Amino acid sequence: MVKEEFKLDNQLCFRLYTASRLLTQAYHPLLSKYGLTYPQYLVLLVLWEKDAQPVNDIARRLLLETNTVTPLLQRMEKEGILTRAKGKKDGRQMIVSLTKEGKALQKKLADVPFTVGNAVVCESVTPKTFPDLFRMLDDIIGHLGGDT
Amino acid sequence: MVKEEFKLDNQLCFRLYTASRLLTQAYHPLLSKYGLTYPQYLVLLVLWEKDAQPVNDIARRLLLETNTVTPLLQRMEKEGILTRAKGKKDGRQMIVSLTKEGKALQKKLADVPFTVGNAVVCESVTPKTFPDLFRMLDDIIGHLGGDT
DNA sequence: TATATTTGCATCGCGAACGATATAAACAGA
DNA sequence: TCTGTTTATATCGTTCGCGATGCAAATATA
Repeated sequence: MVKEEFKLDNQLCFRLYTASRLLTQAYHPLLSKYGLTYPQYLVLLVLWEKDAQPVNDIARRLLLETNTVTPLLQRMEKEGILTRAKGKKDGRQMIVSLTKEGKALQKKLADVPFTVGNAVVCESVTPKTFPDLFRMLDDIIGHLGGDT
Repeated sequence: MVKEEFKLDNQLCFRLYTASRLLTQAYHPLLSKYGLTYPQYLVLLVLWEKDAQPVNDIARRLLLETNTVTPLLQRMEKEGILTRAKGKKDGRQMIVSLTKEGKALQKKLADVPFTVGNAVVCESVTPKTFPDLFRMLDDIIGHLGGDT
């Protein structure tokens, strides 16, 4: 018999990994309709909150490396969702701004949060228990260096 | 102002996605020492529990598609961690078995669950609250088709 | 038995993630 | 000012993750 700590059913990381994948898959049909991927949707969330940000700020907000975000932004630029322009103040920065089309996606995707929100609600995960789950996930993220 | 449901800080999926990535990163230094990735470690967990399984069973256990698992197993085969052999009962199946080296990794990685377990413990995530977190994640996974 | 369908696995293509490295702009100190 | 360092971004290579597709073995049906 394998030791308890090696059993798949006792792994927190496997649960997070699987839950993340499955929930991301729930977004897929809603986003692919507009040629978007889930990470691209995250970039839109960031830019809808605050337009015209340098690559670095977007990457930090998403806790991703710039070498992940740069190609992602390049693809979105090619799709006409955003523009990338050299910073005037600081020539090293690339300022990322939404195009008209990128802004318009907000209305087209208006139902996405609700659709996915409804899909995820189940026995022990409800609006009532969301704060508990959020707190635990935020603690994990903060603890593993997500706040640096 | 952007609507509440579009704020990054209100997204469950982004939290799961980030927590999953960061926790997986915590495994990285421990696994790369032996040339392993986290998904490869998951395959080992499955095979340590039950050796000599067809590709399909491994994929189902990890809730992954076979087109994800097959190349992963091929890489592990090339590393000498496991073998893949056509099934005798059913010629379509590929039976995946651990090599001596694959079995030996269990002892070499004995400290991994504890190291990562200690790393993740924080304010609201402790052995005491693990069951709550596990239940919520399992509900999400089961609800999103993870049991099919 | 001949044919159609299903099943198990593999291949291909693309978009993430990320470590390692490169490049140019900004900055700091002599 | 010249030079070394830091900072912001980009490029490259490898490994997932998965949709789409292909193929061969097994199974069902006529």
